[in-house]
Amino acid sequence: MARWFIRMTRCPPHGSCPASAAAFGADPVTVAVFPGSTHTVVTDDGDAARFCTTCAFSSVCLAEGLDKGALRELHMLVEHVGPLPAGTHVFRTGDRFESIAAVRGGTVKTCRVDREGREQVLGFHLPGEIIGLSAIDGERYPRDAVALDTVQLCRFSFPRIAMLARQIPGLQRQLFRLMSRGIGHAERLSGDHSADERIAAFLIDLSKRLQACGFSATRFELTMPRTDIANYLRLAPETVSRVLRRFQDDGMVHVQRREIELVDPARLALLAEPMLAM
Amino acid sequence: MARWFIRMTRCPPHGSCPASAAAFGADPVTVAVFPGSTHTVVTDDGDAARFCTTCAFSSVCLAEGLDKGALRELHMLVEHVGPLPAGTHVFRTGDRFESIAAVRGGTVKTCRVDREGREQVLGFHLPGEIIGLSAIDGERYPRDAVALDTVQLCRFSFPRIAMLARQIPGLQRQLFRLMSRGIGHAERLSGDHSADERIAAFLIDLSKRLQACGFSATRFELTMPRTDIANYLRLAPETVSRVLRRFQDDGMVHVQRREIELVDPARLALLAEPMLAM
DNA sequence: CGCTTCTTTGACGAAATTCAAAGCGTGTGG
DNA sequence: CCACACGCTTTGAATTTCGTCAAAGAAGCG
Repeated sequence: MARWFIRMTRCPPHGSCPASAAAFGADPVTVAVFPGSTHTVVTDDGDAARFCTTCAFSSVCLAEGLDKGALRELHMLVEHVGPLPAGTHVFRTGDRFESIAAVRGGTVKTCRVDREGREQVLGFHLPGEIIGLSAIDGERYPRDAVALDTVQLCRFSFPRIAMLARQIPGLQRQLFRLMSRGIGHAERLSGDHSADERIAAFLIDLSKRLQACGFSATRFELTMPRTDIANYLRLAPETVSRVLRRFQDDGMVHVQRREIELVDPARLALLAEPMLAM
Repeated sequence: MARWFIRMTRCPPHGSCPASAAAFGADPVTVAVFPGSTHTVVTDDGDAARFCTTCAFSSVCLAEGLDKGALRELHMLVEHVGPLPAGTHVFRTGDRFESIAAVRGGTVKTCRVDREGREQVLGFHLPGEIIGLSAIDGERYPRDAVALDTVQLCRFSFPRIAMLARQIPGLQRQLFRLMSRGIGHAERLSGDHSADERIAAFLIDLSKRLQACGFSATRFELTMPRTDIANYLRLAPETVSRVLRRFQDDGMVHVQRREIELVDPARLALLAEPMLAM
């Protein structure tokens, strides 16, 4: 079969990312990126316009007719971070909170680990989405953020963007909106729904978000392992496998390892409806 | 037995609340309070100082040394609403979003109803806590807010408080914090935890929050029916009954209908730990 | 090519839901 | 003041869904 699946990152596989090897030493998995001084800040931005139109801050960053000085300040604020290879920690639970970031490319997983070592996946963040908002209440990040594949970020100092938000009403509104949205998203997951509903909702939600940042809505690659999907949906990995299998037998999807095609998105959406409508 | 249980509201039972009967006509359950013109604004505030010290905005409202003009404006912004009798809708899903509010007295339940009519309880809000934050993203409230007992509110126009937040950095920070906290709270509920853990966590959390607003941490009255507790925790009402029964047999709590005493809070907290620690 | 990691599949078991019904309190009306 | 009805809560028994355990299969990587 030809490789017609579209990767969820615009960056080539991380082996070929020039900065990764140099920046993250022998054990890239353990390198913290945000607060430390070891991160890579890339000033060159070959695809800024195209990325920025899909970013959560696009309405602000690209706004015309606003106070030019403030707008320039916002652009000065952005630090381009990455590419970060898969497995890199963007930040860790307990790290001092300083910045939020927009995902520019790749997928970031946020999760918590309790003291018994059990991991709890809280979200997957695609290009254009913001990470770090839940850290604002408290001095430190309340969870881990890990790159699932090769990731690029736009980092914003939070104190500085908050100060700027006092000058740019649109920016303040956007920050409020993003956080408000975060509450809604977390609540959705907390509903009591069947495994079928959860998995259908996961696929439909992913599909919509991928479409929103310019990828195919029906054919994509899952950048996360089954264990992470299962953990995020509060199911066993085996259950995810079995349900996907059944969805395929019923002609709704076509799955092969991490490559997935939504064959009958309408029927999937119908299944997902009780979860997504809420 | 003497009535040693402390009610969760400072307001007398709603039959004796002077404004309720007049303001909410024959069927108080269906009266929307927020956007309409039928609400009761009480200018008299016999216990302002005592309430305000426990409110989520206390650090802002009571702040000294801030810009006096802005502070006065914030106080001008507050509208006292209520008392609202049990069952009153504070706002409804789809109502135009205009205001957030701090609960002054009583308990407010927030919930959603899907198109099949199934209700999903999303939270219980005690005195000092803020409702309406999840409505900021979108023009309309995404859910219902219902008074569980006699409720009094401090209402703030959101556009105006957001504007004020641009002048009072502490207010903006507080708003950011509250919303950030909301994300964390919703995520806690989404973890996969046993019925025992959920119920223990619910009791401990309630106990802490009641203590935070000046009530007893070990003896209180549940202002919501079992069905609401169960729904909130994503359990069947029967499961809640059974687990509470078992907790009582194990000597951790003493339950009688809606009156509850935490006999062994330490052991309860231990049970709740996996849920609350995250 | 052989290792590791991830995924899939089957059999079994446990936790919680569902269904059914009885108990308890409160408020209403006689 | 008592009887009754309604809603909420509790209890028991059967059922179901999903998780756990065990092991085999597939893909990627050195």
